[in-house]
Amino acid sequence: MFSKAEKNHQKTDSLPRTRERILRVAAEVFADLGFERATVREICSRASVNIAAINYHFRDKENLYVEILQYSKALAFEKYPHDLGTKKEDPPEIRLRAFIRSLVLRILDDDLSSLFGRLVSREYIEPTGAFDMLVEEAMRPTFVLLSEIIGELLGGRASAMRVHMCCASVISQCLFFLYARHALTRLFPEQKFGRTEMEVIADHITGFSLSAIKDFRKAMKGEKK
Amino acid sequence: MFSKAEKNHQKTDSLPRTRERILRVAAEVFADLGFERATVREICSRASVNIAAINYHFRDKENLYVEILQYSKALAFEKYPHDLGTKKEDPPEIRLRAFIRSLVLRILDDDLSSLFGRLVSREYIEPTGAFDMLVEEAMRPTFVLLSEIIGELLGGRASAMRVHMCCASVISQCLFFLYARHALTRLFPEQKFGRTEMEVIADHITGFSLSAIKDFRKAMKGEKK
DNA sequence: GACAAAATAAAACATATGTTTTAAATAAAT
DNA sequence: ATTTATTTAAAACATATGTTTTATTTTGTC
Repeated sequence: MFSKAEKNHQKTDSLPRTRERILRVAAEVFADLGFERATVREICSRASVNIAAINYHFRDKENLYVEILQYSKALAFEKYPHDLGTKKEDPPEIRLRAFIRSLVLRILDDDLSSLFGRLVSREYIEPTGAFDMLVEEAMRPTFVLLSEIIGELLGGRASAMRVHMCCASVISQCLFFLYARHALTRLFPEQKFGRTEMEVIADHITGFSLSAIKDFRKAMKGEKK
Repeated sequence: MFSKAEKNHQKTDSLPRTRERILRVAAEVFADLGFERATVREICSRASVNIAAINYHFRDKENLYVEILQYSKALAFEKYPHDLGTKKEDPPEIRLRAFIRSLVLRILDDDLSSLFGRLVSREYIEPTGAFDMLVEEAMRPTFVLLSEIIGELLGGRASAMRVHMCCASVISQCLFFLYARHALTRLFPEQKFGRTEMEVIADHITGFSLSAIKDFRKAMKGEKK
């Protein structure tokens, strides 16, 4: 974990190196508390490391945060790539389903890769200096890919605006469970978000969206012919 | 503005009272920067008021924040009530459209009532002590009302889960433009969010959702008969 | 106009936080 | 084994921030 490990001289004994302990702990703390409320003292304390260690190994708090954000992004997309088990030649319905499943799992998955979702959800509302990187390296490619799929589903004569709005509808339904997770756990305390629920959610979003998109296509045919 | 004004003795000259100046300025600062990053010094400075004024008039920073949040909630729902110009007897399609329009406008409207949207968007991600109040007084009633409308649209035999998920789909599409507004302005810098665009958005969400919901209803009929 | 209450101002307080400095310990290299 | 570079530790620094205290001014009332 955390690629720069090889730069550090490896100790022979069992304890992981200071730099790595900081990364592991800081990722959790940033995800839990956000950049502002996460303090270097809290991180160092939890990692059993001296206060000065963050500045020594990562220059400053912000640099540590950026490194964690980039790492978690790579990890999340590695585990859940956009095309999750589909080929370019597959029909757009199949690719849409894969896109939605991938996005939902990438965001809600409960192991390490959920770091990305929790960190990004804060960036959406309170962007830091790393936000532009996220926009260009994560959000724009996602949007472009979805536009292609939905463009195919709508057929050639659909306006760019229609494609655009349908993309927003699909993505919004997926991100909702990230954005509104605190509200949802308070509104429906009994509701769980395990693996089964994620699949149900992905199925619903796919069905809901395909119905709407195909209806738009039908309506266009009706008025043009 | 800011109802407690009558409690204070009104000055005869032109300058608004200190308490009111703080409320006006603090609302903007909290909406712009969030609770953490908004400092009492910044607020007092912008309001041309002494540092101690916030503690004198509002006890502490948090109490000031809660007062602003509640005020902005009342203002937003007063201007855009859920049933926005419809009656209980209207057909569910009409009531759904009104619900969506109302939610979109309440969130994106550009005057004072946009305060509510900007404040709430932060609460979603980083809940403060006022979050439970928001859940019970704003979110749950919203969800219940939408459930009734969608329950009618789906027909009596729809499962509670189906209704539930369709509610999530509708609400998520509306909140998206709040949640993702920073991302959207960076992805599509030319895109504006004026009054016309809001109406287009509301129309799209209504059409998209009605298509999907009616398709679900049709599918149920097909399998039950 | 005198007096009491309320509001404002200035300064100090107490604490939290990111960072730097300086010294000690540890590992690597010669 | 000695030396050098790297890492860790302890303390101090510098600053920002919410709050309180104390004094002064303003306002309302008799």
